[in-house]
Amino acid sequence: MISTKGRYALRLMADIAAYSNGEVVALKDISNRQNISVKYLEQVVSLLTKSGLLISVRGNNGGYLLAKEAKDYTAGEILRVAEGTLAPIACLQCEPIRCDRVEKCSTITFWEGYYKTINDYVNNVTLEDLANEERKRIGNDYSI
Amino acid sequence: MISTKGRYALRLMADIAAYSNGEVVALKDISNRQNISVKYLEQVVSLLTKSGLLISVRGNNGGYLLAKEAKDYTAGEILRVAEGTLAPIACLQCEPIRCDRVEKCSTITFWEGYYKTINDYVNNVTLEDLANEERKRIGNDYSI
DNA sequence: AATTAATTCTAGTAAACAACTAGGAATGGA
DNA sequence: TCCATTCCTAGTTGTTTACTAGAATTAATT
Repeated sequence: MISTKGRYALRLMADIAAYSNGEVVALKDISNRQNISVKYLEQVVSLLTKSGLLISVRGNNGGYLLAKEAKDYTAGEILRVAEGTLAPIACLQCEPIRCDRVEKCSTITFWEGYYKTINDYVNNVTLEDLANEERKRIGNDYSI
Repeated sequence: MISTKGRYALRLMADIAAYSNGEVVALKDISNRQNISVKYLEQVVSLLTKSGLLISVRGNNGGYLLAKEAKDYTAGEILRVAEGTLAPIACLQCEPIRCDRVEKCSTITFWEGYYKTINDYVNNVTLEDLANEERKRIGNDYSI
């Protein structure tokens, strides 16, 4: 299963994309809207700033900004940053756990197809899509 | 990531499908071919027998048999038995972790699509496909 | 200059899970 | 009766998850 890091990262990004109008968004506000503690959001957001997906502004009235337009992010790039990898097995990671016998493994082809299927899906959903869903639900409670 | 339970279950089933000719296959032989300990295979195989995917024969010369033809299994049904679920988030399981706010969650649609994508893939690979891959590699070492 | 509200950084922690191993009981053919 | 096999219950070690806690840094506002 996808961990809370990945799920929260997606909601955090969608929240900023939906509610920032070029202005910074503070974790406190995201926390209120998304029902996730500020302390835990700090951890998630730090992955996103370190990888350049978000820009942070420190000090009073600080917060976070998208580093590019919402339509230019994919769900895949956000999830990969938060989760580390979406590969179903260690052999297929970017930094693969080396396996002497890859070329002889009867299931590797299956797993490659599985990985490709997931990537095709997540790389074709944009942050704008998620932000639109988020805007639809303004005033509602939040979850997952 | 998919755990060893799911990965080994797939290899175990593919091994039986490839090497049984209507005869039982013992864990000892699967262990030798797949480089997985008999003790751990016992645990994996017990999930598969309990759910009816395999038939076990006890006693001397015992072992395991497919319960139906290889072409009638999908990778999906094997993985679901071994892994419990392939759902990316708890809300989408068969026995969902209830979430008061599902109808208000901005990412639920995304995750439903993700889940469907995976299911479409794994439900369209048969055990026969995997067994054919396994047969191709007879005499090689095994992995994953 | 002091206050205050924000981010940043480093730890710590309790519970669950992963990936096994171990021992022994039950089964049934030779 | 022997023995190879499955079956069942536990135990173990290490990792990961999902957090919380506390203190430091930053910078706008008063």
